[in-house]
Amino acid sequence: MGILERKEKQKLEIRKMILDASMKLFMEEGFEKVSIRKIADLIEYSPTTVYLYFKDKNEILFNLHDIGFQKLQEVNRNLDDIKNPLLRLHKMGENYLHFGMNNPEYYDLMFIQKAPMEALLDMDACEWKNGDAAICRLKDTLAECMEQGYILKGDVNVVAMSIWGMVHGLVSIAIRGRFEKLVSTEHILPIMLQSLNWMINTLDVSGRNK
Amino acid sequence: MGILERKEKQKLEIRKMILDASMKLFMEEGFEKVSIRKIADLIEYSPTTVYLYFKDKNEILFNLHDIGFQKLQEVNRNLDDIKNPLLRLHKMGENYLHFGMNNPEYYDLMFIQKAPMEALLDMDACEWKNGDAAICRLKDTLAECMEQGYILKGDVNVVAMSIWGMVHGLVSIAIRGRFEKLVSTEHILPIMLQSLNWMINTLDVSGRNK
DNA sequence: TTTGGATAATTAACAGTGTTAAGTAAATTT
DNA sequence: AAATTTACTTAACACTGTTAATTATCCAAA
Repeated sequence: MGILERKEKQKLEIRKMILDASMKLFMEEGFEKVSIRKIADLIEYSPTTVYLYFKDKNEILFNLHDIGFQKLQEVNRNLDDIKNPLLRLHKMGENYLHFGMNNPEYYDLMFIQKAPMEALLDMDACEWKNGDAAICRLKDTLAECMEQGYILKGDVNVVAMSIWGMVHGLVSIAIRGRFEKLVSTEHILPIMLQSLNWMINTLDVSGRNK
Repeated sequence: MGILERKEKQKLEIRKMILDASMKLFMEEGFEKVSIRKIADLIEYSPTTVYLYFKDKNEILFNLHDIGFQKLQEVNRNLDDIKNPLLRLHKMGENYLHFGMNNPEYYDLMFIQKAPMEALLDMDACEWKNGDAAICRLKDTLAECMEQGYILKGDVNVVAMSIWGMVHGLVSIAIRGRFEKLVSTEHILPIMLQSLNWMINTLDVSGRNK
């Protein structure tokens, strides 16, 4: 059935067109300016056509949120050749902070906006694959740190939440404009990196009792 | 001029009516459902009347954000009789986590939504009084901790950002639905409290080298 | 007391939003 | 060639924040 095949390809093509248009709007005008009508304008279809390919706007935003996670993973490729787990943890944190500050729109969608999570609820899949995978990578590194005596042994889940909490907290304070009122703009990223630095040093027990 | 006085009182009264109606909607239907038209319906005025008392919606949300900070300060009154600064720091963190989880709508407005900060930009006042005051209270306690040897001496600003970052991170992860997909609902608050606990223990150097 | 001016509140409208029901055009199957 | 399915569009609903123009109300001076 070559015809059905071609038809499905066409369907996927339009789906891609919609996502590309969404991403274009998203990058150029920011998350808030992405609307079904503007997407439709860009792909030169009527607004209702979009609904033939996506359940609702949340589903589109969920797909953009996916792309964000891909970008973050790309950034994290520089971790592969870091053998020392504590150093890797530090670099992982730095990557996270830089990613958030350099891609505030994506970060917003990945970790702040409710829309993508609501899409997840509507889909049958009751797991957040992307988030879960990211946390797992953090936990693995933490477990290594504990094994090798860099960090006091303890509940990996708890420590992971503390660290993710901290870096996420810093980024979301910054991109939601709470930082500008307390620190001058050029000092924001430096103080975030210093905070991470302090955290890693406080964690590190490898130099104690020597 | 008793008439002018009465007029101004009336103005303030309607202002209060608008804020009360906003708060009612805010509490009962959530932040997203607060609209100028619904506020107008509640106070039985036309929607445009609202604009005679507030510049725009952001300004209304800014006032609600203010109320949130008052509530947080009320919660924090149980800190007054805690002499030990590290214990006070711990309790302060617990208060913060509980406040966020118990008042997600207020928390959202205080620390996540952009609207109140945009209102602040439009107002001449270029400082975030509420946020600044809250951070100062944290910094003071941290300084005390350092003086009394509970925490290693260092840049108070950096440590404050780390800790605020962590608790804010945890709360915002939770109320923006990123936690539910990773941990079962009943374990969310406990793991947050454990994370804080771990943080405080990691900070505490008072038991070392004795 | 009547008139003029300031003040307060309203109506109507603009320009948008997500979403759905109903109708039309095109392609495919019978 | 006719019937049916698929793809897409038009029109509409029910909202949103916000502004310009208009009407109603109140108060002070003539």
